[in-house]
Amino acid sequence: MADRWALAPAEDGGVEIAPLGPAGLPAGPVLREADLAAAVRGRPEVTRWVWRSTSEVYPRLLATGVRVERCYDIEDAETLLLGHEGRYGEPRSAAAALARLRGGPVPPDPPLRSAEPGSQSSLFEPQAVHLPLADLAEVYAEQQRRHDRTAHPERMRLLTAAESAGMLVATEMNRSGLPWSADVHRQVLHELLGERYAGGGEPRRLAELADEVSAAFGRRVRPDLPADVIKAFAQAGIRIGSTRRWEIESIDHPAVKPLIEYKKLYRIRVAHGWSWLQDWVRDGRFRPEFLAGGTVTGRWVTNGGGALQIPKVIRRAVVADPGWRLVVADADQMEPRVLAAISRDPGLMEVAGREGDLYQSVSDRAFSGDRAQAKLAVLGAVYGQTSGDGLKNLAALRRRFPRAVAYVDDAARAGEEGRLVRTWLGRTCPPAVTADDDAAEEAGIPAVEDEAAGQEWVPGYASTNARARGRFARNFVVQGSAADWALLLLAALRKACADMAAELVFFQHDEVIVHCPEKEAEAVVTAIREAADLAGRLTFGETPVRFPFTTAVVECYADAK
DNA sequence: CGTCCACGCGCC
DNA sequence: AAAGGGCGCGTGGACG
Repeated sequence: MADRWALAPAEDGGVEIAPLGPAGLPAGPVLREADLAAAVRGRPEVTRWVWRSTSEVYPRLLATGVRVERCYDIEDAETLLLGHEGRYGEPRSAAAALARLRGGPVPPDPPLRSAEPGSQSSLFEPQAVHLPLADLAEVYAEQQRRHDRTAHPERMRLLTAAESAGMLVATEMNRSGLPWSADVHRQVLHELLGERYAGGGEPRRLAELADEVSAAFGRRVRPDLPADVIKAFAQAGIRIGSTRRWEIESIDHPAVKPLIEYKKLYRIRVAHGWSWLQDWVRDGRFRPEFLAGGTVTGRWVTNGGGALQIPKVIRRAVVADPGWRLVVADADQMEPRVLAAISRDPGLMEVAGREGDLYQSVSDRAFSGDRAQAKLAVLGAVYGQTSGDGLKNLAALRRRFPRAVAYVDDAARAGEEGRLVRTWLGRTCPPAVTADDDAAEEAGIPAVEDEAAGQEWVPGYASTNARARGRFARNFVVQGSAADWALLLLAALRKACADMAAELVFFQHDEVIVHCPEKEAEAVVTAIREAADLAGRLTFGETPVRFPFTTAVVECYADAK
């Protein structure tokens, strides 16, 4: 594979490059060049660049207009390989990997840094340890051998390749940004919240609602302070455990209606209000920092700006450039389709082999009619629901789709027992950890108690914490395998758009937005459909399961739903 | 002054 | 219909 080259930026601003041989080691002399972008631009025949960290290299390339076809991110692969090997939490830098390889002292990872609003900073400190190309290649070659030692080497290779592709997409999206009309945004805020008073007071509508809440209680109440609201309800003879909306909603009291309205609008103001606009929108673009593989399940996260939680009403501000369109594509019932593909349940595969409404089909087969109940039951099975109607219908689900339910039940049991579970491609859920494991705690992994070790698993008799781990693992295999598939989809779509003006500008778990000239829109719609099919085949192999998308060609994001 | 945490809620 | 999985983030209050 002479088209695979390694690349290592040097301290002095130059770069080392070398072609790699079949084993992953340099197949020729290491070349030194003064200019990173020129070195890459001058070698269009290279189809995969192997480097330490995409966030170190790729923003610099994009800044000079250089895109690459593929890459291999060594530190990202290290994270996935460590996880697969059950060594989650060990330092994942290339320097640490080299130290493990040579038996030296393993350096801890550099500390994380959060982004400033509007900055283009990467997650890791810029002074992260550089490795000479020869060392980097040594780590890479060993990683190739570690792929071979996994249960499904071809899947693991696909996973690390897909994650690297995701990092290219994320970096490109960080650069392009999401088209955003500040004028429309301000107009929406004005319609919802009313005028802003000078001097930093609440906008008119919020002030009015706060007054209505106070009037209903007969005393001054700050609706944004949960403790104050709980006290006010208590004085009115109503005891509540929290001020969460679902708990407040059912209460019969005149303060409830304005209170809920206040909370909704307050949320908009603090999370996506005028100061958000000031901080995050520049030159007609919202530029959050997308981080591919930011979670253990493989879902992406964004750093700053709350890009994955844009309220529906605010989406009116996402507006295509003049003459351009947004192609908004949403995968239909992604999670049950993924469950069908990974469990190979015959009944569910048959249902998921059609493009129609999957929940209606499940309902027709299992519950004679009610689509909403079918959806609840399926999601309940995936999330590990413990009570309610979903549980009642779970029994029917189990009868009709036994292998599918058994698949997530097995994952839940493994999680409760502290064993590893993996996605279809081999992304691995962290094992049970002790309560003082900071890295796992940070990642939200429920801790295991000491006394749980060695106990036999009995359904329904696990400790609260063990059950939480079970639900985590149960969800992990589906959500994570869905993330695997979504990465392959993004990679295929990116490739299809490479020769167009079209740009991927947004990605949210099962939804992608492409910004393109109006005349390219139909080609993009086709590309999405083809990418979905290709991703399904690549990820899960031969499967009857289909992955249809709902696509809309719009000028405004809000018009897509 | 800063850091940390619970809360609550937006999205999937 | 019920409160189960994954996140980010602004706020207020506790604490140092």
